[in-house]
Amino acid sequence: MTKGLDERETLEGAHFSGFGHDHTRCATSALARAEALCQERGVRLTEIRRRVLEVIWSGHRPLGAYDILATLAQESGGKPQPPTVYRALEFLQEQGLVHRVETLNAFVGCPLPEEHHRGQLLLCRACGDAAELVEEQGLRAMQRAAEALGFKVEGFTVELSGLCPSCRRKEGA
Amino acid sequence: MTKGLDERETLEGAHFSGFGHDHTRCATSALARAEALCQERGVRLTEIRRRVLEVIWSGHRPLGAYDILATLAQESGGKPQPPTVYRALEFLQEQGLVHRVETLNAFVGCPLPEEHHRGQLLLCRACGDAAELVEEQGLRAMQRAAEALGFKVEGFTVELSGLCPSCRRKEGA
DNA sequence: GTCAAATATGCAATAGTATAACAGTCGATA
DNA sequence: TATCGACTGTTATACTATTGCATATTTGAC
Repeated sequence: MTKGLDERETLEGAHFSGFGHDHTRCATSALARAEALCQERGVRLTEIRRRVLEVIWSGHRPLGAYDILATLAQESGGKPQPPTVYRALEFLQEQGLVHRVETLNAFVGCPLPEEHHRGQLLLCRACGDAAELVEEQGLRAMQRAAEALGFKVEGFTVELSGLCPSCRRKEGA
Repeated sequence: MTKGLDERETLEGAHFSGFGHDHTRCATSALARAEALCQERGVRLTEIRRRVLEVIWSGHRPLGAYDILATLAQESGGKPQPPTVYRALEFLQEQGLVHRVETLNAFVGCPLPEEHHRGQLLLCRACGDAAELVEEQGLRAMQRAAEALGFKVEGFTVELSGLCPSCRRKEGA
């Protein structure tokens, strides 16, 4: 539970890879937590799934399936085909370990896989990095409005594009 | 201005094509308003752009670019190629006459092109119909939360999936 | 341990979505 | 009517994702 809180701080604060961000530590932590989570749930984080997740966590920038494929092809070990990567991504999404970014046809690691959440993605148009926001009030307001029209809400996709803190500084915006 | 209000009612009430919905009238109105709007703005709603918009307004279900293409190919008149359709869609989006549905790779008519708005799409997973919701409070809440992290919000993509009123009834949900 | 069932991966082909590049045409305006 | 800019046609290709089937690996029951 304290872990959840720690992660939430990461999520809200240092998540855009900026000055204070030790990404090696960040990625290592994400991988370790994925291992633990899969263990806990009795699902298998196989070699290929782990490799895909590692590539995704090489940064905070959403990667396309074929970017991932290309990276894996350079590594030693098998050179997987598209279906293999898509199947791995499907598994990782089911486990909440990665999110699909609809506006980019790309995939990004989820920093908070331990908790089910309905997150919003913040996408920097300058550097391409993504961060995740959890803001329930706004979602609830929209859900209420939709239900008031008789629509039963089952899932949310919320993506905000703009400028991350460091790119904002660079652009003087 | 009264027109804006009328449309807002359409938007919020009868927009999912249900019992009380006269779609012929709905589509005709959308086309007429598109004509007027383009006239007003001094941009050209050319033949092909109008045909694409007509196809889109044949219903409230988002259509893929290639669905549109196939429909146009059956009509008399030229049989356009993909770039032609995509260019028409680009124009229609710029004018706010259609929205792209990111989660479906598809396009749907905007019922309220006269006003700039940051809308949310409601997508029925059963019948495929889409409706539009304008709920500013929730958006503002999310924007505030994002800006509090130093992120400058420039654009929103919000899509809610679920069941429209009539499909909800059918499923007993 | 061994076998059957379930799960996961490899592989080839193909479907679906979108854009680049360049040529030609049309329309408004001087 | 000459010209410039906007629009469309056409070909080719890039990018994204899935289907179907064969093979391999793991799991659990016996």
